[in-house]
Amino acid sequence: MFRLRSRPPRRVRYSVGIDATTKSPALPANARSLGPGLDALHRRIVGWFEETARDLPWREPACSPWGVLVSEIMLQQTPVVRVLPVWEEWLRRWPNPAALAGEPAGEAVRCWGRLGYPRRALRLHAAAVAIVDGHGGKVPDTYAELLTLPGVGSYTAAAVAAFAYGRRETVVDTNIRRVHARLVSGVALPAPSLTASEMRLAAELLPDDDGTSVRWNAAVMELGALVCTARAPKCAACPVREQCAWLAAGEPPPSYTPKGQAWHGTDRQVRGAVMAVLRLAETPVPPEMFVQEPADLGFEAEGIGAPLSALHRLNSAPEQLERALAGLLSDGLAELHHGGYRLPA
DNA sequence: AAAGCGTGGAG
DNA sequence: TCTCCAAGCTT
Repeated sequence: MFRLRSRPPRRVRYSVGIDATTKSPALPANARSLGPGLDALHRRIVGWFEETARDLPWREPACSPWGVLVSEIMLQQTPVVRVLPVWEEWLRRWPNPAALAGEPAGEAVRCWGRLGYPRRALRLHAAAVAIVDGHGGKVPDTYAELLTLPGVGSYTAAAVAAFAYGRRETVVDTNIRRVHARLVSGVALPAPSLTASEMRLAAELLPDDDGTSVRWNAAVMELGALVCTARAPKCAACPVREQCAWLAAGEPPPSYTPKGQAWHGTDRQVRGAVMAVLRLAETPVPPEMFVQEPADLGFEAEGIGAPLSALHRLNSAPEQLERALAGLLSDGLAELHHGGYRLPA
């Protein structure tokens, strides 16, 4: 019977509001049934990764910590294929934190394009400023320091410390949570939000060796992204299907149905449409232009006709447009200049 | 601590 | 067409 080998007590850092002093109880019973053992599990998944891993520019050894940080922020809730071209453009234009910090935040937002969640661009700019002001222009190399940066939470801090600096960190993202849920816990999906129990499990599964731990983190993430996917997992291609508790249990369905985010008719949709206009606008946009306009919009609409029409097509209530604009102002994604809206200068 | 925050591809 | 969901963070 497989057992986790005992190791000297190690300070385990649990991210997000989890008491780091909590003593570590035994693993769930099914964590002990990983067949050939934890080392073998590490070898299988890391081996699979080294054969199968995608060539991603932020995984190149030559990629700077700044490149890794930018990639991690861009990848929050955003698929790799959409990030790739924007990341390339960002790194060409801003090869280090100081380069970005030297430009207006609005440029970061504009260059963010249609990646979504544009507050991330704002925060990345603020992070660059903080790195220049507080860290001599060098991306910090510890979890604790990274965590203080705007837009950097527990996942991103651990990921940058691990992938940019080779540190042994408990990296837990949505892919890793799902792999652990199936492989070890035997359930179709992880809990709706990250639990202390998941962090404990991830910490227990992490290889002792620094180098192996980094590859393990990347490998489990990749396995979740390519094979152990949320819908229609490709179990036939899984290097650890023989050890999978969920498969062994007969693929029980999820115990809950995640509720999707509303989109049509929401403030978010209006904000998105307004931002699309502002990204293309070269001069401040008067508020009247955001309102449905039957006749011609005049020469001022030059270049922003398409996103403006898209906004008008939403036909949103005036108070909803008001809310969206006010929200963008308070978030710092837009500012008022001579009575018109523009990206922050 | 639950809710808000974009976008587009896949099934 | 419509729903789901993708390397989360912040308040």
